[in-house]
Amino acid sequence: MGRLTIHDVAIEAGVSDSTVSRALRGLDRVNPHTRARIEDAAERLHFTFSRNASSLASGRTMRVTLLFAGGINTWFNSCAMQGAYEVLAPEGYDIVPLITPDQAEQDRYFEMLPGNRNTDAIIVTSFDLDKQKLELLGGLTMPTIGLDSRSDDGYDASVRLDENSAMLDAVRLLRSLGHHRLGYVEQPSSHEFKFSSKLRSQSFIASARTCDYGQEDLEVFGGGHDSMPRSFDDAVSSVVATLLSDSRRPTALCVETDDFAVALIARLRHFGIRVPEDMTVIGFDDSRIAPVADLTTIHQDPVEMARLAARQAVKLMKHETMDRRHILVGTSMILRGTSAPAPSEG
Amino acid sequence: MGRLTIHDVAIEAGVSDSTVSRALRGLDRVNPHTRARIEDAAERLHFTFSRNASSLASGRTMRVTLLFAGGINTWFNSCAMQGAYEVLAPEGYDIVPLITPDQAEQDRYFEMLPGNRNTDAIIVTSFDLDKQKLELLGGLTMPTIGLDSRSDDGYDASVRLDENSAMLDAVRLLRSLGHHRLGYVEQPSSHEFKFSSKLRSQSFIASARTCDYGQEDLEVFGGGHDSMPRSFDDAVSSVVATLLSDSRRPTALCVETDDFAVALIARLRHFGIRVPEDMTVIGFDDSRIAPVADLTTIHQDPVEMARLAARQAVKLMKHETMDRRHILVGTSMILRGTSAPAPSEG
DNA sequence: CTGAAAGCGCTTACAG
DNA sequence: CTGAAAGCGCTTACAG
Repeated sequence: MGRLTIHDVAIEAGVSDSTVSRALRGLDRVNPHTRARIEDAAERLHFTFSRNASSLASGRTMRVTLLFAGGINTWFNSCAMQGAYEVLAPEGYDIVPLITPDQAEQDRYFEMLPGNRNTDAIIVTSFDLDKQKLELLGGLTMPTIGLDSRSDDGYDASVRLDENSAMLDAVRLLRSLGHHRLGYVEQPSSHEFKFSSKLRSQSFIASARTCDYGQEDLEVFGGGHDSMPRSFDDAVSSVVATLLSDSRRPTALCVETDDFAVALIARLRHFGIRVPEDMTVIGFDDSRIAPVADLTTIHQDPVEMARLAARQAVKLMKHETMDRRHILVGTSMILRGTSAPAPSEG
Repeated sequence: MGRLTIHDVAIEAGVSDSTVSRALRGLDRVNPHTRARIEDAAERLHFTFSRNASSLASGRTMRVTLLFAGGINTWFNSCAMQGAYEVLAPEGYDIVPLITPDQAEQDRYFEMLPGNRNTDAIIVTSFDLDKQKLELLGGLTMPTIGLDSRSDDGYDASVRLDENSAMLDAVRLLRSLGHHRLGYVEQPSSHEFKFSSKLRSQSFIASARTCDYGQEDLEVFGGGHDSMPRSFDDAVSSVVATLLSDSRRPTALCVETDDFAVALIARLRHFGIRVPEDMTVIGFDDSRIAPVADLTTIHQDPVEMARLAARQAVKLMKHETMDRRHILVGTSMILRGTSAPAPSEG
C-alpha cells in the first residue's frame, strides 16, 4: 500500500521507468499493448503520480495562484474561485488561493514574485496595482491574468466588466422613468486597496452627461476619503443624513454594490423615504441578496468571468494563440421592485 | 533574475548548499554570523524556495486538501476555505480545494486516496460517507479531519455542530412563545449526497418530545425522497401547499436553512399567511441573507469551525498531542422579526 | 517503440 | 557549526 513509485509499476508491468512515465501520461510512441499492460498495473497498484516529483522534473508546477485582497468568502471572490476551479481542475491544475490582506503583505509578495517558481500562472483579482507593480507583472516570465482589474495594463490577459456600458444602461433606464436628478453612492472601502468598482462613479457621471443630464442634477455620495475606514453602518448613516438635508435631493440612486444598496434602502425607509415611491434605488452585482431584497440591479456573473480568465491562463501556459487577450464583459439590468417612475414634482 | 537555486545563494554567501538550507529554514546549529550573511545573500538575490524540491526531498507536501461536495461559492464552503486559509497559510501550507460533484467522482477520488502523496492532510467538508469510505479514511497514513461531518467515525479529528442543543434551543423558544403545534421543514437536496443538516429533523423531533410535545403536534415537511431532485421553487411550493391544506397547521416552523426559510416566508405571505403574526419561522445558519430578511435564526460560524478544523489538522501533521480530537460547536439563537407569540386559538 | 542516464532543487543523515 | 554525498520520484533528451 501507499508510497509507491513509478518504479513499482515498471516492475509490475515488466518495463522501464521511462516507459511507464510515457505511457501513463498518454504520450505517443508507446506500443498499445505495452500501454495497456502498464495501465493495468498502475490501476492494480492504485498508483498516483507524485506531483512534486513531476513538477520538479518537468519545471511545470501545475498550480495556478489566485491572488485576492480581502476574504475568500466574499461573494465575488468565492465565485471567482469556483469559476477558476471549473476550468483549471479538468486541465490538471491545482488552484491555490493567496490573500494579501494589506499593503505590506502585498508589497512583500510582489517583491518575491520574480523568484517565485511555485506557480505556473497568477490570476490577480480586483486589484488596483500601482505602476511599479504592473511593470513587474509585465516583466514576469509566467503569465499574469487580471480579473476585474482596473485596466489591461501590465497583464498578459484580462477579463473586466464594461463599467461604461453598465452605467449607461442604468442612466438610460432612469431617464426613461422620468428621473431628473440622479445620485451615485460610493461604498466606503474598509480596505487600503482601491477596487475596480471605484471606477463606476466616473462612468456614471460620464454616462449621465452623455444623456444630457446637467452637472447640477448629478451628485456623488459617500466618496469621503477624508476620514479613514468608516464602518459600513456609519457610512450608510452618513449618506442618508446627506440625502435628508439635500435641498435638491435626487429621486434615483445608483449604488456601488447590492450590499450597500440593501442597507441603504432599509435606512431610507426607516426615515420615511419610501422606496421606490419616493426614491428609486439601483444596485450592482445581482448577488444573492438582490432577489431576496427585491432589488433592481445590474447583473454580473463573476463565475463566468473567472472561467474566461482561467481559459486565458490555460492558453497562455500552453503558449496557444489567443484571439483576444483582453475581454470586456457585458452586464444586464435586472428590473425588480426598488425602481419606479419618478414622483411628480413638488 | 528568476530561476535561482539554493546553490546561487551558497556561492553568494560563500558557504555550502546544506548550510544555506539550514540557515534559511531557521534550524539551529548555524553560526549567527553565517546565518546573517546567508539571509542577506538570499534577500539580495530575491531567492525563494522551490516548494516542489523541498517537498520531494522532505516528503512533506505542505499542502492541505479541502474536499467539498458542491460549489466553492456556497456560503458554508467559502467560509470554510477562509477559516482554513487563516490558520494554514501562516503555517506555510497551501490549501487546495477539491470538488467531487457526484458519486462517481467521489468514488474515484477515494479509490486513489491510499496512493495519494500529494497532500499532507485532508479536511472533509459536510460529507456523509458510507462505512466503507470511512474505514478507508481510518486506514490512511495521513490525517483526515471531518468538518461538519455527520459523526466522528473514521476521522482523526472532527469539528461538528451540536445539532441537538441547537434544536432544543429552538423548541424551547417556541414553547415559551406559546406555540402548541410545531413543524420542521426539510430542504430538498439537489445533490446525491446527504449532508449533515439532514440530521436536524431527527434532533428537532427528539427535542420537542423532551419538551412534552406530543407526536401529533409535530410534523415534518418536505422530506419527500420519493420524487427525485425537485427544484428549489417547486419544493417551496410543495411545502406551502401542504401547509395551506393542513387541518392542524403548525403555528411555528423550523427550517433547515436560512435560504429555504426566506423563500418559504415570501411564498407564505403571498398566500396570505402572515409572518410572524400567523406563523413563526426560524431559520438555520445566520448566513448573509438572515439579517437582510430580518429572519430569526440559529447562528453558526463556519469560518471559526474551519479554523478549529485546520488547527486540528496542524496538530495532527506535527504529531502534537491534542486535548480533544472531536469538537462539538455550540450555536446561538438570533431573535429577529419572523418570530412572535403564538396566535390565539381559533 | 523502449531503456539507461542525467538532472530537476532541495533535505537529510553522516562525517568532520 | 559546516560540508560532501546520497536520495526524494519523476521527466527528458539521447541512444538504440
